[in-house]
Amino acid sequence: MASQTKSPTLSDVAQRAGVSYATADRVVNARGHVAEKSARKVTAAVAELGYVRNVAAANLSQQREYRFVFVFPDGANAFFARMRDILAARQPGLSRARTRIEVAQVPAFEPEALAAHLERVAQSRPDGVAVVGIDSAAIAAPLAALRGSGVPVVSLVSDLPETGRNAYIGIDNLMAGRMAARLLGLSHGGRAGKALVVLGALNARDHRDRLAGFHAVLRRDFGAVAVLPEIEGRDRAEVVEARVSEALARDPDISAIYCIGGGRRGLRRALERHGRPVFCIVHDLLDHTRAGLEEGLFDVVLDQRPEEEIDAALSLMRALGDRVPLPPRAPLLPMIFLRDNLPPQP
Amino acid sequence: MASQTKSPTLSDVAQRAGVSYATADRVVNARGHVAEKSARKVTAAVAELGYVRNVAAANLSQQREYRFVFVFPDGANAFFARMRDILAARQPGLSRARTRIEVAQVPAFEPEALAAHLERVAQSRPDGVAVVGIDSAAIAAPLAALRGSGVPVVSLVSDLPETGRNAYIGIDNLMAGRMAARLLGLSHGGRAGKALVVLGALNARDHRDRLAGFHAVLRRDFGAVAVLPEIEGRDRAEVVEARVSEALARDPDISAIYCIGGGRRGLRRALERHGRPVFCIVHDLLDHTRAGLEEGLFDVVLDQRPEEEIDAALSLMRALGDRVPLPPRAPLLPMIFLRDNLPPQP
DNA sequence: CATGAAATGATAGACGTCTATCATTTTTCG
DNA sequence: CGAAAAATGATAGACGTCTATCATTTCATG
Repeated sequence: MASQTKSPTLSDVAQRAGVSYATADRVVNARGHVAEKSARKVTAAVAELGYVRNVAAANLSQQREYRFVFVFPDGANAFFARMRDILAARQPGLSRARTRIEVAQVPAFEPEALAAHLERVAQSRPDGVAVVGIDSAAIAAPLAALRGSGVPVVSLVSDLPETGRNAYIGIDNLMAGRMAARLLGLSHGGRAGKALVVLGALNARDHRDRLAGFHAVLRRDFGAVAVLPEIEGRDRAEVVEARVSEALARDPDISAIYCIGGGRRGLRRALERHGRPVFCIVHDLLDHTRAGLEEGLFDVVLDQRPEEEIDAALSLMRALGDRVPLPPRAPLLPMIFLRDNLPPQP
Repeated sequence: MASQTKSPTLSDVAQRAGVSYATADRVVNARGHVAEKSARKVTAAVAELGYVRNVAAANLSQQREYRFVFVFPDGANAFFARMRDILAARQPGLSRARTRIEVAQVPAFEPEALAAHLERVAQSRPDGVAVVGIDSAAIAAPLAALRGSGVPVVSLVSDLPETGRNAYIGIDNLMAGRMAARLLGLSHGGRAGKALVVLGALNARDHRDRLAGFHAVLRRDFGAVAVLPEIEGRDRAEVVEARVSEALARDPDISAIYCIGGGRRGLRRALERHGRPVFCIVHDLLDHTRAGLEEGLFDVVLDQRPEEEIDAALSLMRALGDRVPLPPRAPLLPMIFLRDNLPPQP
């Protein structure tokens, strides 16, 4: 049993394969100009010795730097503001790892604007792109262009069509919708009720999925609770406030609200004004949703833990850039926040 | 405004400070033999230029390798088996990062055994130790010895006294206990009941904390639910099974069980035999607790997400070894699993 | 001022990979 | 067979840090 002291270098591989360092290098870095026979010898030697290229040395020699672009919907949406804060907090560690982050903002729910921006991003040849997906044929082309030129693309928070990205990083939104339904149903304890759903827009896949999961469980297990036609709030507080107030005024039987997207500040104001208690589930633990929970206006906050989404996106893009096998990641699960398990305020 | 193209090297620092590379090196690596005046000049230059040492280059030049030791309680406890599985799954990435992991097992809940083992671990001069804490004066000395020789120590899952470790990585067990009480209380919907608590041992701080949080919320918010004297099950299935069966037989009013520690297999068997439904909260999502949830024997599983604990422990020990500022980490929060939000089975 | 001690400077080599260049060998095929 | 094309080999230098050694300068002290 040979002592496992040190891992083999590319020189060791070359020697074992009976070729020169230069040829071994041509093979492992896919530079071409190598006879198939030599290539086979080298790959065999790599396998036999268990060679793994030393990424640190490689990046050192190349003075490799990374530039990752995050494309977020703009507007006042507090969730994406939080995402930006998290990125800012990661800054020191990132610059130590020679990684630069750029955050781009494009109008929310507008596929053409996103498509146009993705094209511009592709021009700048970044080392990775994380984008909050929209379901639209308009963005297929720019995504294909990006990926065609070897830029890793990950969809964040809301998925893109599978062909458009290397990976999706975010919670299972169907599951989130099911959880909301279960909690909302339980809160009714068998009594009848009417549930109002507020979402941003139906071309956001995360919103659509949450809605679908919500409907599925409510219909199956809580038939006594009816679901009203959903309100599209475009993630804008004024819109949400106006339309929810109107709905509450019109239908006094509304017993619960599931707020799938943004505009939660508006929801909070509408509830405050309304007076009568309504069981309310919202997404994303943020300053004002936390406050709503503590005040009793909101009953449940489902959180997707954006820190972990950011970290997952970063480490994934890094791994893709380093040409290293992807690290294992437990699936990201929505977190249930009630009054009792709020994390300490930072 | 100078172009920020590349980050300064130690040579740049030396030049700026007006000293030789050797002196700058002596300062930043704390080798001594430097006049205070020179040291000041160097630290000033470091600050002015924003120098951060290139860890990749440093580790490359030193052929630095890491050896981390995890000390787990032994026995059949499925949770720690899961921890070991997770470590095994991290193996490829770890060996790429030149990191070796050793897992040691010591008898559960026995401070002397743990102390003895920690001494042996200290002998082997590892680069970091992660240990599941026990509250006992017996382990203070070996911990002090470890930390005295510069070995980072992190407490995992259950905390040690603050002086004994560099950091605690695990959930807030008081919070976990409070969450259990809230869910258990809600399940009673105002009706009276009796809650049975099963724990491993009271010298495990995590168990003690969960118990305390549980009592606090139940007493405060759910006075109708009485708490019976707790059972010590030593995390052993036979013990738990026997004592829970006995308790259920003796007191027909038991309406809920909170199982704080291990031996959950025994609990499951006892419940199966018992027949009458009892609201049951257990910790840790594992094969059999998941099964219990799906079968309806368990109602809630509180999970501490061991993957994240392992990852946090590894990255923390790494950062300490690399002498790099600690990366920000969101606090680890207990996860509530119900039937609807089970992650896909791998 | 002389002497020994302490501080400082200078520098070479190693770590593993990548880039680049040029020389040499082998293969292909008209 | 001969010429062009393709493949291969050899090797030097760079990346930033650490280790080590030795020479030189500065300082404290009697």
